[in-house]
Amino acid sequence: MPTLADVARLARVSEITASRVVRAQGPIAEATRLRVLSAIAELGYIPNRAAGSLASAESTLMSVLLPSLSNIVFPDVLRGIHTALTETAFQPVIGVTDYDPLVEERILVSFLAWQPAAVILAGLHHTPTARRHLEHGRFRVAELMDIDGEPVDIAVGMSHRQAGYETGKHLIKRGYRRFGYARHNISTDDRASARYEGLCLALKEGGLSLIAEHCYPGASSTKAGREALQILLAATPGLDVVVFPNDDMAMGGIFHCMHAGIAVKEKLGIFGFNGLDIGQAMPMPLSTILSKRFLIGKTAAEKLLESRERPAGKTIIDTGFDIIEGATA
Amino acid sequence: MPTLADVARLARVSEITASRVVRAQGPIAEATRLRVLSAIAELGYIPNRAAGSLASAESTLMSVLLPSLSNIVFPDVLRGIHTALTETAFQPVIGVTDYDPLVEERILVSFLAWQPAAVILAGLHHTPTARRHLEHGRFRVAELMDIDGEPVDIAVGMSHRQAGYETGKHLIKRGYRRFGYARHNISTDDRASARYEGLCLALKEGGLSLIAEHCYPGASSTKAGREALQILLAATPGLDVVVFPNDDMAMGGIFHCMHAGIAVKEKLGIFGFNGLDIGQAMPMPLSTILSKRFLIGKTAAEKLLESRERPAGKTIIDTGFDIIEGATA
DNA sequence: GCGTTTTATGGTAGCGCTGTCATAAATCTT
DNA sequence: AAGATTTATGACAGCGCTACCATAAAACGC
Repeated sequence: MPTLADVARLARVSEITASRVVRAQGPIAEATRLRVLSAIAELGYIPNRAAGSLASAESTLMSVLLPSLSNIVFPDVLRGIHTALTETAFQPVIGVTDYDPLVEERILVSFLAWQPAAVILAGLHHTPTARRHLEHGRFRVAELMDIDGEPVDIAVGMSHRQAGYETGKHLIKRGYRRFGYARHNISTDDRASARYEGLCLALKEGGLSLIAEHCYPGASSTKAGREALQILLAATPGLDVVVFPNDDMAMGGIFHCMHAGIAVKEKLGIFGFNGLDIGQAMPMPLSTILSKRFLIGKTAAEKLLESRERPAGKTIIDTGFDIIEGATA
Repeated sequence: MPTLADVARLARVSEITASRVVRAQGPIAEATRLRVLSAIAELGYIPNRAAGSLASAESTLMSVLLPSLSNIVFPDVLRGIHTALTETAFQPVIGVTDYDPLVEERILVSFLAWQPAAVILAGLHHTPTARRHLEHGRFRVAELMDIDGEPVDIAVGMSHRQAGYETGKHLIKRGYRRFGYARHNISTDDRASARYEGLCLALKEGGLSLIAEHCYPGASSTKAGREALQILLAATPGLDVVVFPNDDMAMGGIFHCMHAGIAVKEKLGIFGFNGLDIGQAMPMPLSTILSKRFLIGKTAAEKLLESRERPAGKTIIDTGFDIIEGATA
């Protein structure tokens, strides 16, 4: 493998000059630049980033820790991040935490070994050790999805509590009174919990409360939603609306209604969260809340690139959410 | 930041001994090991992987180049890869090529700067430059999804040509005769093209051919499928089955039928590809082919970890596919 | 009990690059 | 035209770790 020294020799310049050409840094005479560039091309030189990172004590890697890849939500965020990083020198290294803060901590530490330029993670809740690393590290930090709390550096997302609250207000305004809720078993999905709390608060303010709940004993999925709704309705007849923690489960709910001949919206309202494309492409578009996942990822990565140094103050960016009225509630 | 030298000093051993403890490599007396470990804990030492990679000329990074993150297919593959890498020291660095071989080449080169232990990419078709890098590099290479061709090192996937062929045979056996096909505009989706060819071959062998095609002028999506089917049926009445390049579009097709009051299966068969969960959770499960995306990712990563050195022979692993009869064709 | 193997540890050099400081050449002031 | 500034380049050290080789101590064989 050719090294920078080989390039420098061929171009008849010093290593450091060749290095400057590679990094497009510092003043370089155009003729010299061209000579170095042609030497690079001739040798097929590829810079060694490990050496570069070691020498400069900083890398072009950006650590991305996501809770899951099982539904499209986090890939959407990742897509946003990747979009912002295209055309920059930064590269995302990804880890999946399975919604487990201890796994998050373990992966974070292993990522720090690369001296990343920035760390992106989901949520504001981390282990004390992880939080300590994040606070004391010489890198930027973005905490995504959630803004209900105090970030280490930057938070980009929306208030899930408020989304839950608005959901409740919206459904009450639409005339629904007998609320059910179908959850899944990921108790560490803080954001789903925050939406749940917001929903309960809105109901309480309206003199109502959830009259039925069912927790599906497994991860979130369309099938989970379908089965959960079936059980919920069997146990508590007379519900007029069921709120789901996300669109996947809500679509399962709709599928159950289609199967069981229940008139969605008239007889039973169905409300989700996320605003996935597929729910909106249905003949009866899902009533839900649009979370701006791509935007969250993109905005976060862009913000992180603005400055290498962590500024004094913390930044909170609210990407907001939209209620999609849809046709199911 | 504490370095290995600090750890060594505190544990009263040489740097190299401390290094061996960190890497769990070579014979170390238990007492020494414990002393080093406690020094590491006390100092909060985090190894510097850039230095390690530079010294050993190999990294724990695995480059993963995916065509897209826009539907769940590649995240599923990534999830499989990640699952195989959990509990190992390897970390995936990801890049998205947008189905563009030139973008793939550019990202590949930037990834090679990290001296990755392995490179994972999709498909067997790359630019000549990319192919040269892959062939001459000192790393393992896995080419995923497709096995209709000659891999550089390992290929893991299925024969898309055969999947298309089986689709045709299956639908002919079911009595369908008047075939339509709805495509999307990503002409570089080699695998969709291979399935298309296989389908045409099966039709030809049955004395049939596609009597209608429509290309949606945009990327694949549920909405694309819905609109494509509408146009297809308007232009060519009398179709009795429409094959879609994937489940997302096929579900759009079903949604169009629901909306237009067309009896799916009896009046019009709908066939997809991928076997996504959501299609199977519908009241009328989608007839499709199950591609084993998670398995492909997991198998590939596991195979790559078996040996650092590229073996003499090439490995092709056929993960196969299942026809899901479903209720829509 | 003396050579032989195994186990445990260390010294040294160097991986390929970039930061720092120095210097030379070109350009600008007045 | 002499000094001040800007532009362009280089020498050198060292980032933190591991490969390589050497060595010492313990265990083994007959």
